[in-house]
Amino acid sequence: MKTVPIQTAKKSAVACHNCSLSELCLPRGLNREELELLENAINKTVKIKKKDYLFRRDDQQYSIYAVKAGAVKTALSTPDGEEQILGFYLPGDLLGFDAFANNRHTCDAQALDDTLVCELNMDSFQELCGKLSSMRGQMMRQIGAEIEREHMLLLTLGQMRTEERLATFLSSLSERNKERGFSCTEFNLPMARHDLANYLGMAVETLSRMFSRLQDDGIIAVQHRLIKIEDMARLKQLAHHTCRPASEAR
Amino acid sequence: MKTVPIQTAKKSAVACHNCSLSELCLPRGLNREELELLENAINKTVKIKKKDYLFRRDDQQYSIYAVKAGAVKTALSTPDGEEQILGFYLPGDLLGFDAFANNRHTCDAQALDDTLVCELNMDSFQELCGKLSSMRGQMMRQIGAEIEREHMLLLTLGQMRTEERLATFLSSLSERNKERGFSCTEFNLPMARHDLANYLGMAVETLSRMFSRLQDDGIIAVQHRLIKIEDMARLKQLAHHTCRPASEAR
DNA sequence: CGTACGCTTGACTGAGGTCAACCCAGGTGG
DNA sequence: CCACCTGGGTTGACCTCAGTCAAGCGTACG
Repeated sequence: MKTVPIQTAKKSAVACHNCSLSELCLPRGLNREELELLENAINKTVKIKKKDYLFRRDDQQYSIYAVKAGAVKTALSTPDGEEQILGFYLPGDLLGFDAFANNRHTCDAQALDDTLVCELNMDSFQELCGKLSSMRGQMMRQIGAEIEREHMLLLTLGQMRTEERLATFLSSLSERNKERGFSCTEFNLPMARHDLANYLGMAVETLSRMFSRLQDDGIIAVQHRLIKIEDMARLKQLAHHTCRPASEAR
Repeated sequence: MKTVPIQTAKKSAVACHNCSLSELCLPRGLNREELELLENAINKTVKIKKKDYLFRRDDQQYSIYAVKAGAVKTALSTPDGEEQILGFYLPGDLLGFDAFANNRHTCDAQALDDTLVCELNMDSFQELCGKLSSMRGQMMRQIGAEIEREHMLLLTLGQMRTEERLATFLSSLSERNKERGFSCTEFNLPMARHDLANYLGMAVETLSRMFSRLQDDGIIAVQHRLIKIEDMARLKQLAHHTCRPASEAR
């Protein structure tokens, strides 16, 4: 539970142009020259251990981060110790846009597992956005995607019943796995029940019951964190409120 | 219920440097020269009538809008006719950032009342962001504020009980009125019960009951859309989950 | 003037929260 | 290596908050 325990390993950094995630990440759409500028600006190997914080609300420095391996959650916490988890970030995802408003992060980001990220500090980021229109474009797309994702979550929390919320989540996680070249029918949840329940705005017990229900109905098979989707059609049907066709969802 | 019925009145446009909202809006922090570039790029008098749409999901053209008078709601709607209202925009507020991801809006924006907005089309916007770092900065601040606002709403929907949700909303609306130089203890709701209930993720009947409850407890006085806050301290206490001190909230 | 719509209130119901017990896996120390 | 402990997860019993259904009221509008 340390505050910001960032270790930097100088060696073994994977360059963007060799990174398997470059199509999901900031480099997308940059030419060779632009890519070089970006590469020089980022710190490519920030390691944080499970449960450590990548950043915390009101930290002095702030940056944009790209997850390379592992998983990160962001959360808002209230004076009285409650929290609302805002998102789960997987390899290829960017986070840290919350700091735009006041030059400091407004939520906490904690590793769900031992995690590796790339860091682009805000000054370099600003500079690159001024210089490279392609970089600005890609940045905008990422911010747009983040906003869209949050809109979906608002819809989920505001309109759906608990079973639909879980179905929506699983369906979207399945898509995200597909995008990354993993199986969309069999995968491990990167987070504990506690965190997922909070994210979906329900009690842990309710979440557990909904997992059981989906399993009893033959829609999924659950073994701890391992999920197998047995009947994708019915899962998607439960998540019917979702707006966009799969291909465009994040 | 027309689709995009934008009328442009060439005359009587208020220039940014004369606009009373310039401190909340994009011009903030621009010098005289920069302001002129901005002024030339925006269409200053788009009028839309109550219930008409400012933009709709998947519209061909897309822009950033600043509300000058009136009020606008944005909402996500699902295939099966449900919707989730995402935000209410008052004079001085900017909207339209949702179009960043895919070059088209991903939600609908509808006028709650006869409304006047300024429009900055996306190409000009991109161009200005490239040229002016101050403009980029202000834009980032606005996007950050939007993200922060959505985070607060997620917290509200995910963690609070209905009474707390309403208290949180009223308290935040009170702050927004204060920022605009209006009374923070007595104001009109710009939206119908139906919309507010949807926004806060509850049934209209429940919302109505919560209004009555707050009134019976002597915290507010309600007359249709006119709200008087009688006991601000207790209202804020009910909205205790809120993160930031008032001054920094949007 | 009548109709419709927005809002409120009441009675009932049910989804989901709470409390509690229990189970299981993984880590720790003897 | 085993015994213990702790923390995450599941299940059951119960209760409550909020949704649904229905009626009634006032204002706005054609």
